[in-house]
Amino acid sequence: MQVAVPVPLPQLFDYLPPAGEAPPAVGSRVLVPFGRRRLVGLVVSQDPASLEGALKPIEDVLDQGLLTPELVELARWCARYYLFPPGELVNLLLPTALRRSQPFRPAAPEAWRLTAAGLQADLERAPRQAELREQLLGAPRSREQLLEQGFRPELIRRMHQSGLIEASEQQPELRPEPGPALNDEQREAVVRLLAARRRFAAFVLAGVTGSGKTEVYLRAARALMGRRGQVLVIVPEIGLTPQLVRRFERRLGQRAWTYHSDLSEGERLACWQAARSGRARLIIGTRSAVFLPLKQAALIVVDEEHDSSLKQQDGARYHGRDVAVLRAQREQVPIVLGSATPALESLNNIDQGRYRLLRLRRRAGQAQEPRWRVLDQRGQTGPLSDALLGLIRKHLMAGGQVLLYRNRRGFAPVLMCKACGWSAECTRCSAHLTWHQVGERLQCHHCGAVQRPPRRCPECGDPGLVPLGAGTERLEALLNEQFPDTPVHRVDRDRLTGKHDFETLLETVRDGRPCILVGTQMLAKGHHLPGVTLAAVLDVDQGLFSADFRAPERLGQAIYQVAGRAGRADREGEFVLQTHHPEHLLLELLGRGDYLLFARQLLEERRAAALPPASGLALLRAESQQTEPARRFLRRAADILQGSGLNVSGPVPAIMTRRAGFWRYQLWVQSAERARLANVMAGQLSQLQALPEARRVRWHADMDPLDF
DNA sequence: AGCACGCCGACT
DNA sequence: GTCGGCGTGCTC
Repeated sequence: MQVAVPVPLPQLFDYLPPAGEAPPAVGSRVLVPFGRRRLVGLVVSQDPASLEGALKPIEDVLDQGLLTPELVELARWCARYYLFPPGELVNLLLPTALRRSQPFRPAAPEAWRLTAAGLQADLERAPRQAELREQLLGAPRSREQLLEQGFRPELIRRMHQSGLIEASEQQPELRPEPGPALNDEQREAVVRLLAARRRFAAFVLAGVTGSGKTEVYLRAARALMGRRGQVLVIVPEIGLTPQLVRRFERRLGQRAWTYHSDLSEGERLACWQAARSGRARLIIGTRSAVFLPLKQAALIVVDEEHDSSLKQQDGARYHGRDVAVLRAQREQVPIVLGSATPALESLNNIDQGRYRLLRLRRRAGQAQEPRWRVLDQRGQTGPLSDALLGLIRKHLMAGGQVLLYRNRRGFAPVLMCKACGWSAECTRCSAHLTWHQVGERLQCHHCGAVQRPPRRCPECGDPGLVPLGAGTERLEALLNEQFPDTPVHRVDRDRLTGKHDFETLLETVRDGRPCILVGTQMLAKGHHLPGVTLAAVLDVDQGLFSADFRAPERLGQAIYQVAGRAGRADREGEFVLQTHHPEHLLLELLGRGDYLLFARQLLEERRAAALPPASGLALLRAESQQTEPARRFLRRAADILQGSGLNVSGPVPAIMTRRAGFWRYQLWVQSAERARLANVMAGQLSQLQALPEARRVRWHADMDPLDF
């Protein structure tokens, strides 16, 4: 029988059933001998061994039939399509706690209630126990609630042992709160979602910021979850805010279980078990949650479906959104992909008739669309044009808040010698070092290297080293100079280290007093900032002229995200783009205020150029400390892949050619048909693995790559 | 990835 | 004379 073993090899391994026992079912967790080691693996098929020779028997069946064959099948499909080693199945399907060889620990009871003995017991000399009893008098309490109130697990255990309390099946029911009335568009969306009850259908919910997408999820979830059904919500890493979680919890009257990498091993296991048993009715997690076992799925939601953090960038390189769609298909439940700026992939799927489009064009409540304006930066000296400074002043005077988006940390992206043109570069990456005035250091944003700035130019000895361009740090300084009486808050990962800092800052900003926010991505994504009346994107131009064919799409998404921050309150907002190319066609399109219109244009261009999503693309990446090993490997790989009928180009250098001391090259492998591409590639992977050149490089394949 | 085997350099 | 460097090979 075939077992997935957690090693990075492109194959499964054959074993005999344990001595004298029947073969364990697919989805069983087993302990197998592997070389000199013993590893936890997953039974993936009961097929008789295809391999001749001496097979070893499975040493121990840790959990018989732990996972359903359907879930194992889905993960196998992913391994084949996304070209990752089948051994990764173990990591995808089992929480870390179950990757060790201990037996499966049944979940701790979720809720507790008082026993008759507990009710009568004399607890005068046990004040904490008495307090706990007090809590349980009316109704059962969840373990979590008790822990939150400061009762220690030990205390609970002791009271359980002495028979004062017992596990309660019944979860403490929260009363679902009613929501606001829906507008026509929202109601229409909900009706169409509900029509897909208990069968598969994929919807793209394209709703401008503030149009109430979440409200649509909530209504659909509430109606579809019924008595036993489970709702799975997938969010990008940053999307997992406590506000969102609490909102789902309140409105659905169900505890929201979260699943993400910040959880401890034990918490992840608890959520995994609750999902498997069906106790968890509402699960909100990052992409890894698409592989949670579910007793009875009812609905899957992917929020911010365009977000690139839904694609895993190492190990098993799968796309959380796309796997979620497959999962929905196999579970026979509807799925909603929500975004203000849907991915071109999703729009293409609408055109192909695979997904259905639900649109929310209007902002809910009184909020209005912001006015758009393109500011010509030509002939301006500083990073903030006079016109923009004027606008900022106007909005502050009117009592508004201002948000400036600049996706660059630090003071200046380049430190340059005035005399000879030398600039500070990273010794290990093909990138400039960023000048950080705070801490007076030069830093590489790609490998993290930090150094002191030289006093004089290392090339010509001139002392005139000048910072070029402006990052958030410099903007903050400039704004403080221009607006000395207004607080300026910088929002980037240098300033806000813990995410607690950020929450505190957001609280301060929400009091509504005039202020200026300058920041990176952190600032753009989905935070509710009702006081902002002016939002601006300062660095449009680099998105217009990039080597990455996805750059315009990303730019458009960033712009709409930022525009969405302006004018959420009942006053009219303004949105500004600063550019040296005001006449650029893309900006003109963006300025019409309809993202889908812009996206359609990009999609046409992709089709004309036979780029994804109009064609299938896989990358074969390789890196090595000298250029030759990587290139040599890729040349050999190109021969093999070409030989099997694929359209191959390269090796070409990656956009960031050198990173952390490694030279990076890649092969573009394309085919009009994604399925064929995946099939042929999967079939050739072990050939590539066997190449002697493969051993001298770090390499991997990436299906549907997002970065180049 | 791990883990072993194997064959060459500076050390108790 | 050994400890250990990482090249090479293998894992059902």
